[in-house]
Amino acid sequence: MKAMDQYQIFVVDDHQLFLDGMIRILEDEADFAIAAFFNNGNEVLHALNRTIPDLIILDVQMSGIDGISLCEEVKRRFPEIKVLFISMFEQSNVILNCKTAGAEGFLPKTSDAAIVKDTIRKIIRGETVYLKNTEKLEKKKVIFPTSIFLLSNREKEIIRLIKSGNTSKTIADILSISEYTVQTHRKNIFKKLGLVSMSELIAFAYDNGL
Amino acid sequence: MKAMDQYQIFVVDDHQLFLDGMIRILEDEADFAIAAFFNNGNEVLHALNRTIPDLIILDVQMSGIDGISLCEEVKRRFPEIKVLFISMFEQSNVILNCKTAGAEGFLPKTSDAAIVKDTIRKIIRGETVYLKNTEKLEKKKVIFPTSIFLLSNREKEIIRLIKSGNTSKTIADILSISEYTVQTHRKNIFKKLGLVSMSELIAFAYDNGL
DNA sequence: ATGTAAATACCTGAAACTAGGTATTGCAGC
DNA sequence: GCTGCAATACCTAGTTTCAGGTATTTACAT
Repeated sequence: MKAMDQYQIFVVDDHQLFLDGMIRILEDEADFAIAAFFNNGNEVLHALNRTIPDLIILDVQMSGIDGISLCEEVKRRFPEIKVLFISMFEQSNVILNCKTAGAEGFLPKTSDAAIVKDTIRKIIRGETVYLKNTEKLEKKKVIFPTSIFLLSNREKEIIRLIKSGNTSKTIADILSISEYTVQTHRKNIFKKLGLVSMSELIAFAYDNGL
Repeated sequence: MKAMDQYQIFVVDDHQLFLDGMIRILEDEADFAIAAFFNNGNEVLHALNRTIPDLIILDVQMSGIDGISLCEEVKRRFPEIKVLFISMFEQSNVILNCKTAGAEGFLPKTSDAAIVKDTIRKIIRGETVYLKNTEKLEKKKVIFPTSIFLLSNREKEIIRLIKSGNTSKTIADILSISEYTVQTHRKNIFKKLGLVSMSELIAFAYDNGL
């Protein structure tokens, strides 16, 4: 079934039906091999200790760790793994966040199977696949800077995890760092942004499309 | 391809990838025939002038006409057509709305292919398929906008105050009630909406424009 | 009148957050 | 070589939230 010349692919989505569908769509193709699939993000990092796929297909919104944080963590540990987001969201800030997290591509779930297959091949060949209008978006962001640029990538990652409802302890587990470190990041975020409570932090996250 | 003893099925979902996946999942089965599929609800009623399927699979949230309204209209004109909802939402009030609209079943998108096939056969045989454990469902994290109607005015007031960064003690002062009462309201809100933390509560407030 | 929902209030223990620190390592820029 | 930032880690003390209860009053509807 699996051969050396096949692309190894991970698929991560908390909708099992979407996974079942993707498996059937991808197994039609001789050059794809689904190395593994997951219905939540937490197990993915562990699985990478055993198998290094060529590409990971991720959803943005998942229970537990969100797709963007997962992408950043994957890229930090294994920069050679390509990441393609397939999400029901199509807002420009979501797409931009995926790009910033280091993903090679973004597709909406309204895409069809042919586009997905095509995009996977492009990304593995080294291309990046985003909707054309992201260039404009990035220029906009430069023209209208906000205090979000005070934050490091790690800090933004932690904000997203807080926003998803994770406690400091859970975040520490997900990122494989100490709970103390997470608390330090929190304090630094508060200081940089002039916040005093979690509610203000989450308000900031929403207002800035994190 | 199509035979008289096959069940004629319509599939309606605005995520083309979900459609592509469902087509492959269902075409594995000899007793199913996908009579037609649609990525929005508007064309469905028109198509019913030419073909009357045994069952229609619907998403709740779609662009154009939403799934529940479509279900009501289908049932009004063709009460013999069975309807199965497959949705990313799992809130009990959403399921209840589907039931009220006359649907024979509801499945979350976290279900797997085997469950879907099984459910389709049950429904066509005349059974109805709803999840029994709606209490557990309410603990899930996905929030549906109409959940807000579960809340009393006082509860919404307290959510707004929490969102503004107030602690239970401050809210108690503002409303001239006991801090214990605020905590009770908080717990009731969590229970009604299936939340477990303040961050989720604030996320809810944002998503619902509170 | 009986049941249900809303709003109120109290108690406790455990978990999580907030705020004040200190401190080391590594890396990029001047 | 020095500076500054990012990321890491630890400590303590105090505050707040979270989860399990119980319980009373008012009010509205079947």
